[in-house]
Amino acid sequence: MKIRQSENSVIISGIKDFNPKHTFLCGQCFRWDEEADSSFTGVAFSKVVNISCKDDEVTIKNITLAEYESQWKHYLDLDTDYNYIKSTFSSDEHVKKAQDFGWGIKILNQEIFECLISFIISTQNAIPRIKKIVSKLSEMYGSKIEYLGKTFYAFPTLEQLQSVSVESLAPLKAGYRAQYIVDAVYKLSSGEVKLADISSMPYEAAKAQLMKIKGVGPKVADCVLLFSAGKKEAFPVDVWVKRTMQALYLGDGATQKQIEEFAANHFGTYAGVAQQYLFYYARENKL
DNA sequence: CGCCAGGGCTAGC
DNA sequence: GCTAGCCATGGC
Repeated sequence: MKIRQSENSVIISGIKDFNPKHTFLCGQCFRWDEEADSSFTGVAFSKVVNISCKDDEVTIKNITLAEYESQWKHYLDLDTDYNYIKSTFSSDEHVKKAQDFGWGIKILNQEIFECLISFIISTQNAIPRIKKIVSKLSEMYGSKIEYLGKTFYAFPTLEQLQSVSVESLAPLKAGYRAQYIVDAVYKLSSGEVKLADISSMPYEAAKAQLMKIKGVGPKVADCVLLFSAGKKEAFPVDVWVKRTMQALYLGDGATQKQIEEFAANHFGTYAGVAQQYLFYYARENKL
């Protein structure tokens, strides 16, 4: 990989296995939108950024080289060898087919507070509506950012959500999830749950910590661990993955717990990456 | 009207 | 430990 700065952009060449469309539309994040030119604009680290890709060259607009090194390289998981990860699934025909379809997916390392609240909102919900609610929450409580004449909002910090109540969240129309957001803010503010420790904790202990928050069960916890804490062994089982795993491997009766155990044994250390290929393939093809 | 969406909580075994 | 019924909201 070669990295250079050009005005307010960072350009990385020699990148293999990165496809912005598959990465940003595969369901792991809710704040990236595709532009007319097929680039993606999103907000993270309190900045509006535009990412485009041509052949093996990725352009990230509106960041400095220092910000790339300290934040975006890790955010985009560019320091991980996906060829090696894929090689660990090479004996599995189903994953092979799904990864050929969703090639270039990177498992993002998102900001954990945003990821937690977003996936609390995601429960029993549809992706377009999750995006709407997360966007509205940012507009109501997050900091305003101007970029190229347009207004964006950063995802609110814990401090900015300090005053939320079920009543104040009513405009979100998040339904029964509003009380879970309030509980998360309360437990994080009191220190009962500490997000700063999650990524350095062992998988099981980290999962138990997150599940102390109301509205965070095994699936939401796994999403947070996989998409913002670098736990690639996490294997979130939602309705799509459950159907897929039942159809391909385990049969109709398989429970969530059985699927999680099978995934850990069958896919191993990088089960979460296989999960994302399978989820994206199933959802895009309406299986 | 129905069913479904990146599930989780609670009550009752 | 497990399952059944319930939960807001909106799209189809």
